[in-house]
Amino acid sequence: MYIIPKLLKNYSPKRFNLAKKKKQKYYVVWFGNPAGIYDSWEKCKKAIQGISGAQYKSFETLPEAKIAFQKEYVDYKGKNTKKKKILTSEELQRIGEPNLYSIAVDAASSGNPGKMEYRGVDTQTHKELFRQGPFMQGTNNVGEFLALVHGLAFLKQQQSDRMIYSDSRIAMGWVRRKKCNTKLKRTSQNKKIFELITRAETWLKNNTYTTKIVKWETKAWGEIPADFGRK
RNA sequence: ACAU
DNA sequence: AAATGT
Ligand SMILES: [Mn+2]
Ligand SMILES: [Mn+2]
Repeated sequence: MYIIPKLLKNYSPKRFNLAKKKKQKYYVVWFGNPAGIYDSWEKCKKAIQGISGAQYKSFETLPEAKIAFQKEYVDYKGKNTKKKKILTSEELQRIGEPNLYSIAVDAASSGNPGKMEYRGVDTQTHKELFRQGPFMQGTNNVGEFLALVHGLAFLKQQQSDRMIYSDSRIAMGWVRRKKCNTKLKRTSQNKKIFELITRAETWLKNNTYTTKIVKWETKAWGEIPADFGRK
């Protein structure tokens, strides 16, 4: 099915009332207790918990799920219901190669929210330049944001004109607007993170920089060099 | 939808 | 499989 680029560009979850609601999914459990079709991950989880070798998969619609339930798990196991987009050689050519005169930053979180950390490396050598955390109850996006601002401050302090790569569109947007728009709830455990956010936003508003912030093209180049390699 |  | 975000 074709999707018009203009509509794609204007895509907004809010317009489809998906902003706050989780997308409805249906979960087929072929081997569980009991097998069946469930309309929430919570219910599905109960049916597979403690079942070694449980067989289950999510579907976007109930009709899809009903058909799948009457078929075999092996017909769906490992099937890319997710579109793992492969770039055409034209796209690869247009993207080109990364500029190695740069640093790369990335964040990782065990759980999201969860135990979050971030670091920056030399894109060329992968040598670690800075690393912070882990911090309790952070989000992936906050980590990517803090990493980017840390990188900006690092390069300014070094008087370096290298550019910075990030794979996070969210963090790049927040830095551009000098505003971390996280929805993360404050807790007693993540005070430090919110202090760092405030400190980062303050840095952005009180400092100038000419550093180019560039999207790391993961599909073309593989994982960003700063990646923690846990996926 | 896209990026994590 | 989940969640974080525009
Ligand atoms: Mn990342
Ligand atoms: Mn990563």
